Amino acid sequence: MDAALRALAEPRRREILRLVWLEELPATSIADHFDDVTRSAISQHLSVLKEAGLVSERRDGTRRLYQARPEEMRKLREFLDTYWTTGLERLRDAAETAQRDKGVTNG
Amino acid sequence: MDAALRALAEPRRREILRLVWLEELPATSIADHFDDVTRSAISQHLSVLKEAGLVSERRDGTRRLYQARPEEMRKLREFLDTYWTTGLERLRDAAETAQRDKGVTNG
DNA sequence: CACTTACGTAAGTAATCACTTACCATGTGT
DNA sequence: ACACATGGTAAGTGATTACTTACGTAAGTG
Repeated sequence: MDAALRALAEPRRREILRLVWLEELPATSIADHFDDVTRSAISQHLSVLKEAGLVSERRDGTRRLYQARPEEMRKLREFLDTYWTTGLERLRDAAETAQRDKGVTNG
Repeated sequence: MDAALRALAEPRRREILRLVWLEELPATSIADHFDDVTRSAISQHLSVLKEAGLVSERRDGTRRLYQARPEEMRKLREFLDTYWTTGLERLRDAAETAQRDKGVTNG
């Protein structure tokens, strides 16, 4: 969920996601949509989106076809709906997380 | 909207937002919830959240009281709902794409 | 006035990010 | 086998980020 939010924070990735929302597209077609960035950069963005589960990848010969995964987006929206208002336990959990991180940063 | 998504990409800021979701809190109280960061860091996070419109700030003597603005969060959710499937924007982009790589993809 | 509390801001730093170029692997058609 | 098209990956770079310490500022209290 963290990965999904980080992925969506980048405008270019949002645009990519919109491109492949309704139809499957090969990486090159997606890259062609952007005149100010290289194919390599788009490939890296696609990796991030895939890692975040926001797009699926399907191989077809030498091409890789990408498409959005609306289910994952729905999960994200549900997360945004419930995260802030879910009981006091979550507040305590947040405090615990903060404490745990304290030890990790030691190095 | 871009600022809101960027703000939410940071876990610490999500925690802050959750803390001030139900009650108004002064900056110090918020900072006290985190053992592993300084008050200064929290103050900077609060600035980002305020810039993004996700929290409101109210002055009370020497204190600054922060609270989440659920309205802005609702806008964000609406954005996430519609952005990918919004006709006009998407059709315009799709048309541009189609012109750019005329029939390059599947046929 | 001095002292304290609350809190933003400046400056600097290490890590991360988005990007580039160069390269490599794989699959298709001749 | 060869050439070509597709596209991921490595390495490096400049910009941004999240953090720190140090300081400044505004409002209360004696």
